[in-house]
Amino acid sequence: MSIPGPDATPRWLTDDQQRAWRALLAFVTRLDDHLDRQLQRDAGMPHAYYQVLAMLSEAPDRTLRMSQLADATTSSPSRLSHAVARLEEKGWVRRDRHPTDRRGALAVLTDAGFDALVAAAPGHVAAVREVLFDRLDDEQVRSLRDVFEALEPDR
Amino acid sequence: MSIPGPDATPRWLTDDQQRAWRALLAFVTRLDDHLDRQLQRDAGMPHAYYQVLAMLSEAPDRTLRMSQLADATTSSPSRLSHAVARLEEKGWVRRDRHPTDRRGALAVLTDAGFDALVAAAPGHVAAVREVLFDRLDDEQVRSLRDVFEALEPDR
DNA sequence: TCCTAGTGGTTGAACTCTCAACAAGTTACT
DNA sequence: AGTAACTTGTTGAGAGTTCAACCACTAGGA
Repeated sequence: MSIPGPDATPRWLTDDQQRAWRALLAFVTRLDDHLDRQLQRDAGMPHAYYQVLAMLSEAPDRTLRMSQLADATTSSPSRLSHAVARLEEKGWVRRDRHPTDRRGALAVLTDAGFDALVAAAPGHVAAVREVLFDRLDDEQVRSLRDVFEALEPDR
Repeated sequence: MSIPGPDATPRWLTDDQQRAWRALLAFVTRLDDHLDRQLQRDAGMPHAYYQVLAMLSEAPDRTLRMSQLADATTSSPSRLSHAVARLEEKGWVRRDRHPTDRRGALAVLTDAGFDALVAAAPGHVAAVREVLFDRLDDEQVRSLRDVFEALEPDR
């Protein structure tokens, strides 16, 4: 796209914003590809599914309500529902009924699911380091943390 | 995942890294969703296809070899091939043969494709601002630029 | 020239995700 | 109690992406 004049109708991006945007975009694409490929190859699951297992593993009783799990993994209800269905087939997650709210469903990490997560974790962490943290010094990591924590959604 | 002891086999993440990682992950998921949804709704194309049109629009003669276009959009050959096939159906991109290397294919942005891009751009830029730049001050944008430019792949 | 290795690009099947529609249950109001 | 509005979660079809296999062409030697 050619850049419109300074008073063009849509507010465009400043030079810094433009550069930040392009670099960010290229990075996140590579990031997604890298993580998905590594996990799919070495652990038989996409990154989104790994996140589901990881969040469940941290929850009390390794159990979370679907809506909370969706929130924790930043995923839509539909996406999560499909994901849990798939993870159930693999025997890594089980669905229970919510004890009081009968609309609700609880996702529970099985022992097999926990084992799969433990097996997948080292390779995944290595991939994260490789693509991100091994290329940044401490100050850059702090900047990154500050910026993205500032971008966390208003609750 | 519970965090293993300081000398556990896989090098884990420091606290800052952990926080940066979680915040970044949540953000990029929301980012992708937000951009895809806006473009799909308002312009009938996913974000990846917008990027294809955008890169072509900046190229000489609005033409790029498939491999270069794949590189510019950080996409795999396969992804790009499917994408261009779809954009061709819409009449937004055309494929030409490469003049000298007969393996090569050239992707050319059509006038209709350019118009579609121009129509889509303001809404897209607004979405980018909304989810990112409107929430950051100038210094944060500079940090962002510095960090992600540092992460650009070694050529 | 011939042959091998490498490059550029496409294809189809399998898988994930989105969107819209839906079912079931809960809440709030009258 | 009755009912309208909202919440929770699922489903199926359509669309995009991945992976592996493949074809066509080029390059670099014997």
